[in-house]
Amino acid sequence: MAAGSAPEARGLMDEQTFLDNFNNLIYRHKTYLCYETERMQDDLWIPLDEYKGFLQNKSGSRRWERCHAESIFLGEIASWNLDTELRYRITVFISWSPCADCADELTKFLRENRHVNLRIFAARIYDWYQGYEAGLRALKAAGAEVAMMTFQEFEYCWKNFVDHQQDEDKPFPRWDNLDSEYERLTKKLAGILQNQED
DNA sequence: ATTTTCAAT
Repeated sequence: MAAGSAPEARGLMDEQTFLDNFNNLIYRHKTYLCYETERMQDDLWIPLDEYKGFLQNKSGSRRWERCHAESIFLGEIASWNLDTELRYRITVFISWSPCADCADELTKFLRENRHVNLRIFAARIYDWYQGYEAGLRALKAAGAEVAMMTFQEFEYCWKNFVDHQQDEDKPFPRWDNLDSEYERLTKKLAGILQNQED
Protein backbone atom coordinates (compact mmCIF):
# COMPACT_ATOMS: atom_id res chain seq x y z
CA MET A 1 0.00 0.00 0.00
CA ALA A 2 1.06 3.59 -0.57
CA ALA A 3 3.30 5.04 2.11
CA GLY A 4 1.23 8.19 2.31
CA SER A 5 -2.14 6.51 2.80
CA ALA A 6 -4.12 6.78 6.01
CA PRO A 7 -2.77 4.77 8.97
CA GLU A 8 -5.87 2.60 9.06
CA ALA A 9 -5.45 1.76 5.39
CA ARG A 10 -1.92 0.60 6.16
CA GLY A 11 -3.26 -1.68 8.84
CA LEU A 12 -2.25 0.46 11.78
CA MET A 13 -4.40 1.36 14.75
CA ASP A 14 -4.00 4.51 16.77
CA GLU A 15 -2.07 4.43 19.99
CA GLN A 16 -4.96 4.99 22.35
CA THR A 17 -7.06 2.27 20.73
CA PHE A 18 -4.27 -0.20 21.27
CA LEU A 19 -3.58 0.83 24.85
CA ASP A 20 -7.28 0.88 25.75
CA ASN A 21 -8.05 -2.49 24.29
CA PHE A 22 -4.97 -4.60 24.84
CA ASN A 23 -4.36 -3.63 28.46
CA ASN A 24 -4.53 -6.98 30.24
CA LEU A 25 -5.98 -5.39 33.37
CA ILE A 26 -8.86 -3.45 31.81
CA TYR A 27 -11.93 -5.19 30.43
CA ARG A 28 -13.56 -3.83 27.30
CA HIS A 29 -16.80 -4.61 25.56
CA LYS A 30 -15.08 -5.06 22.26
CA THR A 31 -12.28 -7.08 20.77
CA TYR A 32 -9.39 -6.12 18.53
CA LEU A 33 -7.44 -8.63 16.50
CA CYS A 34 -4.07 -8.02 14.87
CA TYR A 35 -2.78 -10.56 12.39
CA GLU A 36 0.19 -11.27 10.22
CA THR A 37 0.96 -14.04 7.80
CA GLU A 38 4.15 -15.73 6.70
CA ARG A 39 4.93 -18.25 3.99
CA MET A 40 7.44 -21.05 4.32
CA GLN A 41 10.19 -20.71 1.76
CA ASP A 42 13.46 -22.62 1.91
CA ASP A 43 12.80 -23.50 5.56
CA LEU A 44 12.31 -19.86 6.44
CA TRP A 45 9.16 -17.92 7.27
CA ILE A 46 8.78 -15.03 4.84
CA PRO A 47 6.40 -12.23 5.89
CA LEU A 48 3.51 -11.56 3.52
CA ASP A 49 2.73 -7.90 4.07
CA GLU A 50 -0.48 -8.03 2.08
CA TYR A 51 -1.95 -10.35 4.72
CA LYS A 52 -1.20 -8.21 7.73
CA GLY A 53 -3.53 -5.88 9.58
CA PHE A 54 -6.08 -5.57 12.30
CA LEU A 55 -9.82 -5.65 12.73
CA GLN A 56 -12.41 -5.50 15.46
CA ASN A 57 -15.62 -7.30 16.19
CA LYS A 58 -18.89 -5.96 14.79
CA SER A 59 -21.41 -4.75 17.31
CA GLY A 60 -25.04 -3.90 16.76
CA SER A 61 -28.33 -3.40 18.51
CA ARG A 62 -29.58 -6.68 17.08
CA ARG A 63 -27.90 -9.95 17.81
CA TRP A 64 -27.67 -10.97 14.14
CA GLU A 65 -25.75 -7.79 13.36
CA ARG A 66 -22.96 -8.75 15.73
CA CYS A 67 -19.94 -10.78 14.81
CA HIS A 68 -16.95 -11.80 16.86
CA ALA A 69 -13.54 -10.77 15.60
CA GLU A 70 -12.47 -14.34 14.89
CA SER A 71 -15.42 -14.97 12.57
CA ILE A 72 -14.66 -11.84 10.62
CA PHE A 73 -11.04 -12.87 10.42
CA LEU A 74 -11.83 -16.35 9.15
CA GLY A 75 -13.90 -14.72 6.43
CA GLU A 76 -10.93 -12.60 5.45
CA ILE A 77 -8.62 -15.59 5.32
CA ALA A 78 -11.05 -17.40 3.07
CA SER A 79 -10.99 -14.44 0.68
CA TRP A 80 -7.20 -14.69 0.40
CA ASN A 81 -7.42 -18.04 -1.38
CA LEU A 82 -4.12 -19.23 0.05
CA ASP A 83 -2.33 -21.79 -2.08
CA THR A 84 -2.94 -25.24 -0.58
CA GLU A 85 0.39 -26.39 -2.00
CA LEU A 86 2.28 -23.89 0.17
CA ARG A 87 2.77 -23.69 3.89
CA TYR A 88 1.61 -20.65 5.85
CA ARG A 89 1.83 -19.42 9.40
CA ILE A 90 -0.72 -16.95 10.68
CA THR A 91 -0.04 -15.14 13.94
CA VAL A 92 -2.90 -13.48 15.77
CA PHE A 93 -2.75 -11.03 18.65
CA ILE A 94 -6.19 -10.64 20.15
CA SER A 95 -7.43 -8.62 23.08
CA TRP A 96 -9.86 -11.34 24.25
CA SER A 97 -9.21 -15.03 23.85
CA PRO A 98 -11.73 -16.93 21.70
CA CYS A 99 -15.09 -17.89 23.17
CA ALA A 100 -16.31 -21.48 22.81
CA ASP A 101 -17.99 -20.85 19.47
CA CYS A 102 -15.04 -19.00 17.98
CA ALA A 103 -12.65 -21.66 19.22
CA ASP A 104 -14.82 -24.25 17.45
CA GLU A 105 -14.76 -22.25 14.23
CA LEU A 106 -11.00 -21.90 14.39
CA THR A 107 -10.58 -25.59 15.16
CA LYS A 108 -12.70 -26.51 12.17
CA PHE A 109 -10.67 -24.16 9.99
CA LEU A 110 -7.41 -25.77 11.08
CA ARG A 111 -8.70 -29.27 10.42
CA GLU A 112 -9.74 -28.25 6.93
CA ASN A 113 -6.61 -26.23 6.17
CA ARG A 114 -3.63 -28.33 7.08
CA HIS A 115 -1.35 -26.01 5.12
CA VAL A 116 -1.95 -23.26 7.66
CA ASN A 117 -0.32 -22.99 11.09
CA LEU A 118 -1.99 -20.75 13.61
CA ARG A 119 -0.55 -18.99 16.62
CA ILE A 120 -2.83 -17.06 18.93
CA PHE A 121 -1.60 -14.66 21.57
CA ALA A 122 -4.35 -13.24 23.76
CA ALA A 123 -4.11 -10.27 26.10
CA ARG A 124 -6.89 -11.56 28.37
CA ILE A 125 -8.88 -14.74 28.84
CA TYR A 126 -12.50 -14.41 27.85
CA ASP A 127 -14.11 -16.59 30.48
CA TRP A 128 -17.52 -15.01 30.61
CA TYR A 129 -19.43 -17.80 28.87
CA GLN A 130 -19.38 -21.53 29.50
CA GLY A 131 -17.38 -23.91 27.41
CA TYR A 132 -14.43 -21.73 26.59
CA GLU A 133 -11.99 -24.09 28.31
CA ALA A 134 -12.88 -27.09 26.14
CA GLY A 135 -12.85 -24.81 23.13
CA LEU A 136 -9.31 -23.70 23.84
CA ARG A 137 -8.21 -27.29 24.41
CA ALA A 138 -9.70 -28.38 21.09
CA LEU A 139 -7.95 -25.49 19.39
CA LYS A 140 -4.64 -26.59 20.82
CA ALA A 141 -5.36 -30.21 19.89
CA ALA A 142 -5.97 -29.06 16.30
CA GLY A 143 -2.44 -27.72 16.23
CA ALA A 144 -2.85 -24.10 17.22
CA GLU A 145 -0.42 -22.50 19.60
CA VAL A 146 -2.39 -20.68 22.26
CA ALA A 147 -0.64 -18.37 24.67
CA MET A 148 -1.07 -15.18 26.62
CA MET A 149 0.63 -12.01 25.45
CA THR A 150 3.83 -11.26 27.31
CA PHE A 151 5.50 -7.87 27.44
CA GLN A 152 7.35 -8.99 24.34
CA GLU A 153 4.12 -9.47 22.36
CA PHE A 154 2.63 -6.19 23.57
CA GLU A 155 5.77 -4.38 22.53
CA TYR A 156 5.84 -6.24 19.19
CA CYS A 157 2.27 -5.15 18.45
CA TRP A 158 3.08 -1.61 19.51
CA LYS A 159 5.89 -1.55 16.98
CA ASN A 160 4.14 -3.38 14.19
CA PHE A 161 0.43 -2.60 14.35
CA VAL A 162 0.24 0.86 15.92
CA ASP A 163 0.54 4.20 14.17
CA HIS A 164 3.06 6.45 15.90
CA GLN A 165 2.75 9.31 13.42
CA GLN A 166 5.88 11.46 13.63
CA ASP A 167 7.58 9.46 16.35
CA GLU A 168 8.46 6.10 14.86
CA ASP A 169 10.67 5.20 17.82
CA LYS A 170 8.15 5.94 20.53
CA PRO A 171 8.72 3.23 23.14
CA PHE A 172 5.90 1.01 24.30
CA PRO A 173 4.45 2.61 27.43
CA ARG A 174 4.03 -0.41 29.64
CA TRP A 175 1.37 -0.25 32.33
CA ASP A 176 1.68 -1.17 35.99
CA ASN A 177 1.29 -4.85 36.77
CA LEU A 178 1.48 -5.92 33.13
CA ASP A 179 3.85 -8.75 34.04
CA SER A 180 2.06 -9.90 37.18
CA GLU A 181 -1.24 -10.07 35.31
CA TYR A 182 0.44 -12.00 32.52
CA GLU A 183 1.80 -14.42 35.13
CA ARG A 184 -1.64 -14.91 36.60
CA LEU A 185 -3.26 -15.42 33.21
CA THR A 186 -0.65 -17.77 31.84
CA LYS A 187 -0.99 -20.01 34.87
CA LYS A 188 -4.73 -20.01 34.42
CA LEU A 189 -4.34 -20.86 30.74
CA ALA A 190 -1.90 -23.65 31.52
CA GLY A 191 -4.45 -25.14 33.90
CA ILE A 192 -7.13 -24.92 31.24
CA LEU A 193 -5.00 -26.52 28.54
CA GLN A 194 -3.74 -29.31 30.80
CA ASN A 195 -7.16 -30.26 32.01
CA GLN A 196 -8.09 -33.65 30.58
CA GLU A 197 -11.84 -33.71 31.17
CA ASP A 198 -13.74 -32.76 28.06
C1' DA B 1 -23.40 8.44 29.29
C1' DT B 2 -22.04 4.61 32.35
C1' DT B 3 -19.97 0.61 33.50
C1' DT B 4 -17.02 -2.00 31.33
C1' DT B 5 -15.84 -10.06 29.68
C1' DC B 6 -16.75 -9.57 21.28
C1' DA B 7 -22.90 -4.86 25.78
C1' DA B 8 -26.57 -3.62 27.88
C1' DT B 9 -28.73 -0.21 30.22
